Amino acid sequence: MPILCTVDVVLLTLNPQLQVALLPRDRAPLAGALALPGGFIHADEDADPLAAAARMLRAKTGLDCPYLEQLATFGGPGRDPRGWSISVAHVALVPADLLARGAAGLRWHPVDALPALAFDHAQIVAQAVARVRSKSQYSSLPVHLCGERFTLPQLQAVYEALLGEPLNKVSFRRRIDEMDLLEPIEGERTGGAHRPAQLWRLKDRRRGALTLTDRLLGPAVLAP
Amino acid sequence: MPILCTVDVVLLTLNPQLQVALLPRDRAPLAGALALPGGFIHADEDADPLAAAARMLRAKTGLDCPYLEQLATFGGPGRDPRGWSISVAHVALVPADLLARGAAGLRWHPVDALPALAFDHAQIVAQAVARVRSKSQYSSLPVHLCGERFTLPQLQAVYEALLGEPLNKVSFRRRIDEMDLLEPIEGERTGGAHRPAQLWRLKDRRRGALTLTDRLLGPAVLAP
DNA sequence: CGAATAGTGTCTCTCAGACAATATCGG
DNA sequence: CCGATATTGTCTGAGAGACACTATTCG
Repeated sequence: MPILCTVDVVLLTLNPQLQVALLPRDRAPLAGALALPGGFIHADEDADPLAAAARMLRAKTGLDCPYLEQLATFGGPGRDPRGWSISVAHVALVPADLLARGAAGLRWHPVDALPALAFDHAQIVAQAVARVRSKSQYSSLPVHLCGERFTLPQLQAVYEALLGEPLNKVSFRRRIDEMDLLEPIEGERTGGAHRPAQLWRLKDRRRGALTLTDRLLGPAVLAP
Repeated sequence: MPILCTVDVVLLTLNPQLQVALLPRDRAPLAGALALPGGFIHADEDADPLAAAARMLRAKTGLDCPYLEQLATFGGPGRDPRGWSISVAHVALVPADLLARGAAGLRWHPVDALPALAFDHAQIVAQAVARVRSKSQYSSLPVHLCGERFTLPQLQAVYEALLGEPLNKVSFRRRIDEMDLLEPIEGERTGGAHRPAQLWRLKDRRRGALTLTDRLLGPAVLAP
């Protein structure tokens, strides 16, 4: 009996709390149970586990992975009733404003109040959330939960939602500035009955990889 | 054709530089080539990937995993000539003074001057080293490269070897003290033609998990 | 006592966070 | 002008790192 090889994706958004995308399973085993988007690796079309996860994300959610990284691999004899199985779990982040399109059938649930999940998916979600919160302390990861353009107060609110505590405005701006991460969008500003905020976007050079700070933004959190 | 499921272990020690344990392959494919200790997951005896890695470590090196954690999973159609394969890679740390026993057939190589390796193992080693160096900045991970008992100057030298730069003695001791990680071994001290150093050991409570600092020990390094 | 290494006290300079002043919008 | 939010300047206290002093061993 060969080992079953799957990938799963913990797709997260912030709206306004951290939420995870779940899908009711449409077949046995555990038909109807809520589960992460995922499925078997296809040896004939996937170049690696990340590509398999991107394919899964596209197929099940219609989204073209904005941010996608490998999380960890879960395996064992009991997690799937069909036999010894492996799941290469991934984390994906999507800005809330992209959710309008393509979200057919997805059910979003706050990560702090999850229903029962199929297999060991609750554990996978927990580890994904811990990873995201941990990386939020020292990297630019949260920008991938903002849209293409955003203001600094918006970005700070995203960091605060992930870290679970208010941040000092001056320090936060110093950090972001030190990262040399953003560039202002000239002329564009947000409206409202008050002073509008400057809009920013990621510098081209920063699109691919995360940028790290050399000082933490918040208190230490358990790293996965 | 099912996907091949394997685990590999990047076993590292410090002696006095960071070195990785390699084994010449004893069978096809790539018989004779240097490779990481690893092998197929056995669905009938392994409880999960970590247990498979521990079994592999015991079988191929005789060591009972002192520190072992999952690193990442590598997979694709080309990395093993036998077909689409998955390797759940792990990192293990062992104090240099445990190497006397059980190291039959292991070849130790400095990680900064590796020979050609089989499969994609060079990439796996590189990622493992990056992970270890990154975690050395903000956690107690390096204590697992020391023996059961050690002095603070020894521990500082281990951190410095991993981080690649000298650390401030006063700050280093402040950090270690804040972590509430160690307890002195009363009465025992190291000898020499000079003042002997206090011996320390991990507090029981700290055996299992890593302890984190809330400030970094060195400058930021790329996190895996 | 001198050499060598271990351990500690202290000073300074940097920087994180608090506070507050200024800027810019709509009404 | 007023209310509201954005942005920036300044001050202060905590702490990291530099430096140097004390401690302890052997010869």
